[in-house]
Amino acid sequence: MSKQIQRLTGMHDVLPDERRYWDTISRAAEEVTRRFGFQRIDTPILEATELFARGVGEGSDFFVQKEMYTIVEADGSSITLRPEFTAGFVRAYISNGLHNWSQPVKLYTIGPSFRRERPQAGRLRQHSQFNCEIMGEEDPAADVEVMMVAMSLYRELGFKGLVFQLNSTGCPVCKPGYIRELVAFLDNHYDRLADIDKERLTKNPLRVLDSKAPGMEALLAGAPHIADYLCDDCREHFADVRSLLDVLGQSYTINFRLVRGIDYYTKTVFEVWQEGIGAQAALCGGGRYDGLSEDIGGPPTPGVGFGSGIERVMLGMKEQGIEPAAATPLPILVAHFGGATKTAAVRLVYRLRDAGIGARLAFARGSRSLKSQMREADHHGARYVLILGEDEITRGVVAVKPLVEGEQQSQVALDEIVGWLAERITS
RNA sequence: GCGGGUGUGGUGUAGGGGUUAACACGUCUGGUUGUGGCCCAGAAGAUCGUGGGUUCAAAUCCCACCACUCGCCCCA
Repeated sequence: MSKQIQRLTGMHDVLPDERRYWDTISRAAEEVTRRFGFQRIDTPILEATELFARGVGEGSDFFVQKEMYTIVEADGSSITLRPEFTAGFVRAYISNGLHNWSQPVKLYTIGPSFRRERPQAGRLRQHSQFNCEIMGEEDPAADVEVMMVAMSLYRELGFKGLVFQLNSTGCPVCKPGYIRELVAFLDNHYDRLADIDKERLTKNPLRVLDSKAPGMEALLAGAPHIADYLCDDCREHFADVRSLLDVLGQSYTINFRLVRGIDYYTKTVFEVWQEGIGAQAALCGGGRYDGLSEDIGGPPTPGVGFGSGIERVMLGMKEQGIEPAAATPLPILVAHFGGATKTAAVRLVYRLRDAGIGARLAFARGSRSLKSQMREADHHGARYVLILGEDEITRGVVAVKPLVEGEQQSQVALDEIVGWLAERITS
């Protein structure tokens, strides 16, 4: 006996019932991006390892080894299952010469990405993401545009009470100065830091702002705010973003503790939070990454975008009681009694399908009770059962049994059944 | 990598050392000769996560491992 093969840790099967959420989300995403003028792009799931090992920066090389799915090929080259989308986007932008298109270029995609981490609520090893980016544009209105794509998506889906978190993380000009100030402040309160935060202080001090350790709330309230250290360019950009959001009536919370772990972010960073979906409360996260293109060997190109995890949005929908559209049932089931009737049934089913009418064939080796075929039809929500028995065949008709109330059973000539049904079935 | 919780038919649960592991839902088949839902009857389906140990006896107690789950770390 072979051992049963089980699902890999952190990998989920999406069964039809769950899949309805996925469909609803991706349809909404497509609708919103259409209104905003974004075009779809699909980049490979596998990329050269250095693409990801590079763009993410020094402070966060931990996951490079530990959390990426990396394969070393026979020729020694190293390739990696994408752990994020932005780097691949930018690579595609460069590889395909999109910088020669009329700028900016507005793109989106939906697909899987992979991180080898411990699963928890809203965090899987394979997760799907809706990603949306604007390349080649410095205008703060572009920052606002991607934010509004996200907010419009959630609004379209029916979300309520989301919290829009906004911050500026500065740029290579002003960020280092801020970090120095922050480190100085934290050093002064070193004994009040948790062990983990002491460690972060040396490795990636900005992350201390994100600390969940008890007592940090109070301590960090007195910490320097980045807003006070931004250079003129960054300050102006941040102010423009905020005033545009004000113009649009889009509320937001300035959260100076909002830091994204990856170094490539410049200026704008934002997240949208929903309470109640676990410790991972962000439905999406994104920001501006003006230096990323150069980091991976491309021309200097500003960019701004965000990613939103489908599974997390799904959790959010469940939490808020948002129901996805029900699957549309197949309207017809064709029943038969075996032998010659089955041949006729098979022929009929394909005639219907060719005519664009959804039809299910009652499978059976030999004959099968009509009762059981009726039950199958009912189970799948069919509207009509087309019954083909010996009688019908000899008379060249089909018995039409409606499963919805108020309609009478009737007989229709086999030659006319397609037209007869087409008149009655909308789908 | 670390910590908490949980593992009993497909799903949700009951049972907490003693012979055929219970219930509900679901599935399937019947309730006369070719007609669904409701109802009724019946059936299939579980080596009680895996492996060790204690015991005359383990689903039940102990240990380990594994998986799931929640959280930490990290967060693209």
